[in-house]
Amino acid sequence: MPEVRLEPEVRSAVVPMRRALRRASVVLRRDLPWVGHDDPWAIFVSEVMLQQTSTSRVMEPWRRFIAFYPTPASCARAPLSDILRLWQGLGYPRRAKSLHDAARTMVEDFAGAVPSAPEDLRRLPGVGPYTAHAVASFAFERRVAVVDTNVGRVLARALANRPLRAREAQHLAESLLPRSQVAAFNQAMLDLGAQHCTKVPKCAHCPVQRQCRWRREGGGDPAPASAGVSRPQAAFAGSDRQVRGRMMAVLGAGPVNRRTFARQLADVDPTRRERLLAQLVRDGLVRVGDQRVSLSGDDPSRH
DNA sequence: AAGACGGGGCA
DNA sequence: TGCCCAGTCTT
Repeated sequence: MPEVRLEPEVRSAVVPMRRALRRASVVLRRDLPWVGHDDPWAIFVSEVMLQQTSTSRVMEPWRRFIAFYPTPASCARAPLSDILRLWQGLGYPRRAKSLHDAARTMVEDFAGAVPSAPEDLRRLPGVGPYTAHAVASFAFERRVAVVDTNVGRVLARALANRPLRAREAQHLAESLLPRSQVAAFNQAMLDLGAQHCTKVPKCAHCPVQRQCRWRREGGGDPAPASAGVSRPQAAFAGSDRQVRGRMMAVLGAGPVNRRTFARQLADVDPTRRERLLAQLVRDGLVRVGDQRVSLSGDDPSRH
């Protein structure tokens, strides 16, 4: 681990913020169904669903998913098409395939259990630095810091009052961790970012505003340029992403003839249609036969 | 480092 | 309309 040097002003902000956050963790706590859940698989599923998808949108699909697939093994033996149908409405269906593949790895390499070591988690498909630490912390009480866009804003504003580089953000988050009850602490950081230290900050009722350097010292918002903070996305209307989404919705109804498929997307330029369909095939989400188009795992001859 | 990748909700 | 959201992977 390369050495990270943070200026004294940042280091001296750490202890007061840790104390304030621990004090505020109860009032910050949101009533989310996966918080405090004791099943690592349920936590794992929630963290994958929460990648780029807001908590309110994840709630129902998550309940449904863990009811249908309460274990990695039950998920692993289901056809991908069934997983994709449960995924409808969440977006980014490649995550569903990653989850399915991760479940199979758990069955084959981890005796059907979610691994607890961050390094093992990190090797699973669809698991990056955020998810590896989130699962290790929330499901296994590992002492690792969770850094997402919420935490990224808190670190940049309240602790550093300047944009942070990725290694600085991670290091700072680690140095902030208490000795015990790490999961609750990480959760408090997320809750703070989601409810007060939002993109457009809502400082009025923030429980740690007296410990916030940006609030005290002023200046421009350091969050947008800081590591870990989400970057703006390209427009969705008219995008390839939108057409892909439509294609997945069409196939969610079941396998169709290529002609029927084309007719349902008649407003899309044929060249573009073929390109995007080929991409879905390359992603392993869709199968194209001589006559039929279907979700991976569907029986193409079925209606 | 920059792009690609869903889609619902809300100003 | 424009912008956001508990990120990850590819180029």
